[in-house]
Amino acid sequence: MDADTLLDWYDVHAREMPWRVPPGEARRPDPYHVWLSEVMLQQTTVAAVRDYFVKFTSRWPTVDDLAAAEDADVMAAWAGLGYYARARNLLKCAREVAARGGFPDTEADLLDLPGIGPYTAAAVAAIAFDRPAVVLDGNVERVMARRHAIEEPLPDSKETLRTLAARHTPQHRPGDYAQAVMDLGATICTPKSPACGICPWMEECTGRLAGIAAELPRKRPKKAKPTRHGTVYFARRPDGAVLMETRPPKGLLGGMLALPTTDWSDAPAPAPPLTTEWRDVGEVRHTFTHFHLILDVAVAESFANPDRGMWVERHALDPDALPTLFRKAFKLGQSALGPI
DNA sequence: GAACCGTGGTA
DNA sequence: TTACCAAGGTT
Repeated sequence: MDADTLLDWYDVHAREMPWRVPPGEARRPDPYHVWLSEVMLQQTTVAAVRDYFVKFTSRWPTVDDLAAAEDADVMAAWAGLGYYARARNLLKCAREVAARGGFPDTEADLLDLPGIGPYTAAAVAAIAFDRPAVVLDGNVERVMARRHAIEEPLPDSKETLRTLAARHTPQHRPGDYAQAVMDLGATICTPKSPACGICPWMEECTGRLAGIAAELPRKRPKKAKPTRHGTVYFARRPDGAVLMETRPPKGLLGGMLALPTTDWSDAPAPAPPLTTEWRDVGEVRHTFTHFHLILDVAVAESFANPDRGMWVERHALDPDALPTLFRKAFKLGQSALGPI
């Protein structure tokens, strides 16, 4: 059977990860660890997640600890990892789970929780609770598309791929199987230049036999990214405090600590956040999911009371608590103004 | 279904 | 430098 071939491969080649219980061990992983890692891994690489996972579980060892955390502390700890709605939903979810006394152990109930969609519900059900849920992520889609030579492009082929994934999912060791397919996709059945020569499924892979494995899954072409412009303000008081603001709770970088900026478009620039002499010291470039951004960096030294935002004392200001865009701007502004 | 939502690594 | 890409969810 296909699944057993893959499980045999996984028993030997499973990658080590801080949230994972190696194959062969009888114990179940902590559902809190499984959930936290799966949320962090949404559209994010294992390498990027590893340190954040260790940081979160050290600081908040249980879901009850996380539920009791301050919003701003969690957002600051998540800073740099991206997709900040995940952090907002992480807290909502932790609080719901704490209130109900633990994680639900079925796919359907997990799906009701904030930030848990079809993939994460299936992954937690399978990995934490050993339920034979059908786990379908980008890896599984790619592996199935190649294994069965599905030439129809995504996302149209998604239901076909789901049906195929369900056909492969075993009743035995479904949690290990789910991680095995994803490991296969991450290490052998990679998006570019797949290592078909060492693949445990090479014999039965019709995509490889047809010589089109590397071209699959086909995808519809993506739209070009527009470039937006604006200005970011770095204002510093003589005592070192910096003018900051918390971004609106929804939307891009929602809920995150940030430097004040204009709108990002071709619209006329709104007034600066305080009345003073601004000096242009350069620009920062940053690319988001669906647009490029170029911000002029304006600096000033001032005592003035801001029209918006708040002065944050130097000792209370950690640039690592900012989204990457603002880390860049902060660094440029700080170096332009020089030491206090 | 499609738009929105980050980041860092890689070719 | 640019474009693509990764263990998706929400609206």
